[in-house]
Amino acid sequence: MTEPAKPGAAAPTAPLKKYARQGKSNATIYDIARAAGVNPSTVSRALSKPGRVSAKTQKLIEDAAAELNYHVNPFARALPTGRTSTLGLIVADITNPTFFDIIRGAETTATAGDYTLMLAESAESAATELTAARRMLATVDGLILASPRMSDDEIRDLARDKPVAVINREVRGVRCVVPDVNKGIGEAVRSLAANGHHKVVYIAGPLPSWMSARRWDGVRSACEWSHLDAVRIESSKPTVEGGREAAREVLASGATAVLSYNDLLAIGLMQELQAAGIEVPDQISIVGFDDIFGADFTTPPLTTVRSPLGECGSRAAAMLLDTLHGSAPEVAETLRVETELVVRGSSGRLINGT
Amino acid sequence: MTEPAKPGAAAPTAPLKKYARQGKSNATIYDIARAAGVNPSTVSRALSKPGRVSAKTQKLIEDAAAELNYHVNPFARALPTGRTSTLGLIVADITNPTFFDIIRGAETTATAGDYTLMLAESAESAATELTAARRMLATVDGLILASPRMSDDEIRDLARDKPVAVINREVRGVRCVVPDVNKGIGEAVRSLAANGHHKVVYIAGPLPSWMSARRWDGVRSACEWSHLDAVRIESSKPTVEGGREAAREVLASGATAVLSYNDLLAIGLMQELQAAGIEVPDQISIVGFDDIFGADFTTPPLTTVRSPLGECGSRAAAMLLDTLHGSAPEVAETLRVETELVVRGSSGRLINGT
DNA sequence: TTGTAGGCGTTATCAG
DNA sequence: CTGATAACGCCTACAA
Repeated sequence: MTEPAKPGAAAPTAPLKKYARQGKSNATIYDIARAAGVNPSTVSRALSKPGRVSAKTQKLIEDAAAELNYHVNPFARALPTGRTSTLGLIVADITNPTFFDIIRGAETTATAGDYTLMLAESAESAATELTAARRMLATVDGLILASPRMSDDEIRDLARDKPVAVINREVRGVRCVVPDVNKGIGEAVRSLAANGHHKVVYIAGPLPSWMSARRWDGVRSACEWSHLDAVRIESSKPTVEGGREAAREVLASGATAVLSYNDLLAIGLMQELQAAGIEVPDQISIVGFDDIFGADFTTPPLTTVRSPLGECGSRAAAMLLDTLHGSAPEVAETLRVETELVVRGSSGRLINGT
Repeated sequence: MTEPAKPGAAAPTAPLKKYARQGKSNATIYDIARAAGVNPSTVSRALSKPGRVSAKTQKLIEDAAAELNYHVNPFARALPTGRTSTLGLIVADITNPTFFDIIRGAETTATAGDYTLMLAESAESAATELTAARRMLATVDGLILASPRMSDDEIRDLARDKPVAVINREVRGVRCVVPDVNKGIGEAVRSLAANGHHKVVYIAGPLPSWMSARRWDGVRSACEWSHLDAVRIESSKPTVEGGREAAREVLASGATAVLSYNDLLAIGLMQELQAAGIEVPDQISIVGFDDIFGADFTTPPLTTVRSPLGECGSRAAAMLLDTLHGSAPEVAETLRVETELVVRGSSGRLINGT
């Protein structure tokens, strides 16, 4: 197909000449103006805002454009307007399936709105998150921050430049979409109480996680309401591995039920407990959070408080789109979406009970 | 904060004036040139290719840039150069966890190379895939196609404009990275044979999937080699649901072992079989493909032929980066990565055996 | 080493 | 309704 690599003539450091200036070969509005016998500016009008040009010239131009296989140059367009048709999304950890649904939701409604999604991750680091955000902000029309780790002020700062939507966290002055944990947690705790549990342990997530704090608050107050003891233990990391590591401490707590910051922790915990010969849910009930992909693959399948992650992503993208289209409430009110308990097999009545 | 929406003066269709021309407020090389007392072109040089400017002015300029909080305008830069620092990735289905490792791999090495990743999905449709690809091609420096559904010619066409890397499919003349299924499948089939199985059934994936065909080829020839019967059945869709639906036909086939196009099918199949009271692996062995996230959540955990998906994504991105940097073989040779059998609990010796 | 000037492809503003 | 013409912000010969 192609010539074998033959050093010499070709400068080895130069970028592949094959793709050198692909702009050269592309038709511009000048080309089509010439072909249609009109002025470039007329072409621009005809192609960007149809209706501001006579039907006749319109057709003339469109035909010429089709003939020349014309495509707008997004950069050239973005330069004067400052608007690309692009939304950015930054997630804390691409590894974490929690974000899968968020990504999917955002991507879907973005492309539905004729926008493209740009993705970046922050590797759970506030610093790289800020860097990524800044970098994206230059290229996108709006930015979605999923479970951001940076400070409120930094987020507000970003939001000053371009529309920003935050998921899984509430930041004053910035549009947010957050799952309202109380309903789901309430259901979970009541269900636990009804099954004869008296003490629950909450396995917390990363300290900087706003959501982890919210969930602990929810657990604590729901337990208070239902007259259950609630204790909190920390996890090393919000992963399956972290869940495994927490097993010992969970056992030591003397609790018969556990709610964990997320499903990954719950799954890891369950694996470790079962490996130690402990029956779930007969001896201990486990409830996760989020209902991620795979939560129902386990045996028993995981009971979990479902966050509508896909909806969160979708809503955040929609918020941005609305703002961009000028139809959006001026006040940055945060949107709450419901959580609900999904009862599966990992929670239930105590057999060896207290 | 802001005034309540008051119709009248403000044109309701206009984009939020708040972000109207954010360019106006941003520092340009002209601003920093003025601040540093040099010419804009010097600033450009200092900021893009360090070393072509005296150390003194360099520092002067950098300080001024920092002071003014300067950031390049990517569009303005892209216009003359034609190069953005962006890679595109198109996946068939964001819903499918198979792609998440690919995404992760690509994203990681892209940002490691100081590129940003743009994501789009094709919803398993060749037509929208082509549209998305075309749209992306205009904005990115290189494009990764993961399990593309469009035709070879269409792909080659795209590759003519910009560097393209294909994952999970081999297209002549285009750089590809494909898992070499034979090693993994060989291991799987030999293991099955050693465990006393005589007939295996392959649950196929989507007809247009190049990979599904490769895998069936591999299964067939490995079975021939090991003197096993191999039959193939189709699936409605390559998902958990599709796996459930295939259960009846699997049973009808009389095979005691199944290899499925992917893990999702395998998991769905296992769930359905178990729900019908069939023991896995005592009565039937199940082997999946890919080793996706969650494959080890099941009971028994899924035996599967692992494709190094993350590596595929990473390698594809690296190929593009190499090409972009001019260091790349002119010939589009395809890169093969190894597959391997991961033995877990869902496969084993027949108990009620033949 | 640094300054000058022209251009990248579009959009936007003004006249006509 | 359409045609000039000036930005948009940066890059890059070319000249000094």
